[in-house]
Amino acid sequence: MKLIDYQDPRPIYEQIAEGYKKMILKGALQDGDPMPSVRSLASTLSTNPNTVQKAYAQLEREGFLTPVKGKGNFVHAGNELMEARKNEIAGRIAKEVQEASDLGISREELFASVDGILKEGAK
Amino acid sequence: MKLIDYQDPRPIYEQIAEGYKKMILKGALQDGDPMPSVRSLASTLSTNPNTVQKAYAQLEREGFLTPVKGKGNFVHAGNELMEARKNEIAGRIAKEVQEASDLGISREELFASVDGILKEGAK
Amino acid sequence: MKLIDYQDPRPIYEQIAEGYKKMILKGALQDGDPMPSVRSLASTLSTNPNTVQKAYAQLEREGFLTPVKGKGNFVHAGNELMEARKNEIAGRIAKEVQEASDLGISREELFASVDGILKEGAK
Amino acid sequence: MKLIDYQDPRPIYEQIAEGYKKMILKGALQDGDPMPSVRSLASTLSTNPNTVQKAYAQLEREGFLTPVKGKGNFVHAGNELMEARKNEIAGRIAKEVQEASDLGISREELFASVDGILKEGAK
DNA sequence: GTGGTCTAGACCACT
DNA sequence: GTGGTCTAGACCACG
Repeated sequence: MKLIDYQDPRPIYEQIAEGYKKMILKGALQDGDPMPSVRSLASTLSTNPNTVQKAYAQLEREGFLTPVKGKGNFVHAGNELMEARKNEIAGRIAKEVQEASDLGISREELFASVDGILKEGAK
Repeated sequence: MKLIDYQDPRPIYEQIAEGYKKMILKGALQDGDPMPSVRSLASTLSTNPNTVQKAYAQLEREGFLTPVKGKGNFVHAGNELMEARKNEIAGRIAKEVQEASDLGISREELFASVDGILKEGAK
Repeated sequence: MKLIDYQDPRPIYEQIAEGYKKMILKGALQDGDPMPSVRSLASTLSTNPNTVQKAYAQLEREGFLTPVKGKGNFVHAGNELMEARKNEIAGRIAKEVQEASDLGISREELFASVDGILKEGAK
Repeated sequence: MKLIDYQDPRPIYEQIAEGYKKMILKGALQDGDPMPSVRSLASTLSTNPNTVQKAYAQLEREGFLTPVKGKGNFVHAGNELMEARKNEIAGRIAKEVQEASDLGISREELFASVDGILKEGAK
């Protein structure tokens, strides 16, 4: 999995955090699994340890990992996190639907377009 | 209508552009209507003329207004724009649905959450 | 007000954040007041801009200030914050009381000691 | 009793020391009782012997145990220790009360919140 | 001018 | 070895 895309306007640390969030939510990383050390991941991604640190700090704040002093960072997976993620995404979609509705586009019309796009992508 | 929200992480010029886009698409501004002059709008919003300039440039790029030398900027409204907007929104939703699906959240489960949020907001 | 104490084991950025939190909660800083710029505060405290940045980032996450791009950071004061703070402190005390109670020290005995210490400090 | 909590931000050696302090003060360990050897405890907790060593050193410094050369470490329990502990806790609470008072939260209001939290925890 | 991100390199406490 | 903090100095977008 590509973690960093320099074309992406988002800051690097956020891309790293996002990437790991997805891995954890998908189950690719399990509860208790050790994260790569800050320094080693930095070297792997050829980025700065501070940048990785910032990503890990964010993941910690959001409850995806817990640092153990002198030992490393460990994954914390839990169903609350998945639930929170679902609501996050649903919230973003709700905002879009709301906007479309303000413009006079009906829910049905919009979802039809969405399905069209998804089918096209599946080709 | 509030055009600028400083809590919003997006740059000011983008918020202004977005605001006018919506007004045009909703029909609040009609084809041919004159836009406020850069300076007057800047003063109304108590923001920097450079910022308004940037917003107008973006609107022009997207076809929402046409500048007339020595006279000012004028609204350009057309059905293509509405269609483009619908596809834009649908595209963003499709991306969200895709992400959710990657996480193992079904289309139905997700839309149920969305409807729940929308109903709550309608209280 | 002294913001930084190098004897304090807590990181500098946390001391800065704590200091401002107190100023805001005490009402010394009002809603909408501008914070000193990252660079200027760094220079005043003879510390590094990055350190101040980290403090401001934490204050932002906790809702005490909102950054405005190109303009600076501004104080956000609200009653929810005071309420949250009260509960935070009460929670810490509750934990101490619980611990004391586990050791067989009664609530009354403990609070008597507390009052004794407070009176002594008031001399 | 769980001695180590990796979520706890305090260093492991301090958590171990704290844990034993409580056991001694509660009377679970009596004066003269032998402490587990550094190596055996390290293995039980699957931690580093250096860490246990550091915990024992701290306990010795605070008078909770006395090392006997060639024999091991032995518990030292005494009423002075309990008294010291009470004052330690009372001191921490006094500091919290002081902070709250600086923020304009009255002693009564604060203790009401504390009692509320304690009652809730007792459910 | 502002905030925000990133790099390079150092230091510390903990295990 | 680990994570965490700090400094110095650079770059960018925004207003």
